[in-house]
Amino acid sequence: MATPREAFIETTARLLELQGYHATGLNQIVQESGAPKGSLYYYFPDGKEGLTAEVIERIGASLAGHIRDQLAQVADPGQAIDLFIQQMAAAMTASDCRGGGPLATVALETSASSERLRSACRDAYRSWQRAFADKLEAGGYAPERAARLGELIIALLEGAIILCRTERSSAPLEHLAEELRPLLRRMEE
Amino acid sequence: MATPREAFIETTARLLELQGYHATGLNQIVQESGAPKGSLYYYFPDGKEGLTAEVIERIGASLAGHIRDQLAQVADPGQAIDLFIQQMAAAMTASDCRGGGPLATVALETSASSERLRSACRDAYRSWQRAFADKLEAGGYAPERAARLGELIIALLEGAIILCRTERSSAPLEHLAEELRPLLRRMEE
DNA sequence: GTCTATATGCAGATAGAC
DNA sequence: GTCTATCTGCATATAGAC
Repeated sequence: MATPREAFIETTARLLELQGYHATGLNQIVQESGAPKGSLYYYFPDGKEGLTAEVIERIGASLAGHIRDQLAQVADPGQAIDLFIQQMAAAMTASDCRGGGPLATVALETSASSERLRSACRDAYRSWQRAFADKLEAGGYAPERAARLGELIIALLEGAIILCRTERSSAPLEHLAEELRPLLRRMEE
Repeated sequence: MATPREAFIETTARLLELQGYHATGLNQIVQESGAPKGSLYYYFPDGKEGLTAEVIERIGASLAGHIRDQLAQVADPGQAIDLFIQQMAAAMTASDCRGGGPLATVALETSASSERLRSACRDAYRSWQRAFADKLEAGGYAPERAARLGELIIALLEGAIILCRTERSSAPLEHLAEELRPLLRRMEE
């Protein structure tokens, strides 16, 4: 964390994933980032909303890249997606079922109250959906089918994350991987 | 809304769905409920958390009953679930994509910070999952398959709701209904 | 049962010195 | 760029009269 600006962004990203938007205060962000308190409004003149908007964009781009990297490691789309979900389940366990889905809480909290944050979340979700869809297309799926399945996969992942957090168990994600496995095989035919 | 107690519960249920937990203040609840301000802590000595816990239980039981009622109107489980999701999509449109998923936001906001609210949400989700699973079992699915598919359906619905709210469109729910249709047919065989 | 008044704390945001 | 001090407002919760 070189500059205070980066420190704010990285700390905010972590806190938003764990606590959501309204439960995360600027005081906590300043404190945990270790950045100078007086510089927050210098780097983010729009305050909390502006800072959050940039964090959402970062998370969106970062995770989209991560998805593409992971999916590129296995040729078959079905197997690649299967493996990706298994890794998400492992990460869920590692975070004691408190992390995962870095935007889900913020998206639900702000979609009705801030147009700026809603559209930022929307763009992030679209980029993740496209990452999956591109992999499926490269594996031979028709573009329209690939886009549909990409949307379905994002919905499944986000929903499974809600269940994992409320159950405090990674089982829903693991079940999801199992259920999707034969499904993506069958659709290849 | 006869008693102040009921007024608090119903108003809180509505606000939690639209705004989530941390964005909903007791002052707003009192004001919009029309109930006497001085009686909130009389009926809910545990304050906001106690009130919210009871609201979650109510929403859980109420929606579980609604799911069972709706699914009972069509004999075939696949068709019944298909119709149910289409009605959810219609309700999503009617609420201008601000409603639907009455617990999703609260579940994510509180699962890491309140054991009481987390377990209340968990029980609600389980009851909904069971409502779908029972319908599938009655339609001939093996109990283990029915339970798995029930979990899958809940995850899909909750995830689709997140996408609908961020996209401000009911399309994700409508797509979900279309994609699930052939899937539940195929699984019957 | 319901009231008003208030305690206490923290939220986001700003002003002006340095 | 960063500081301290502070403004304004609302949050949950409580006390004590009626």
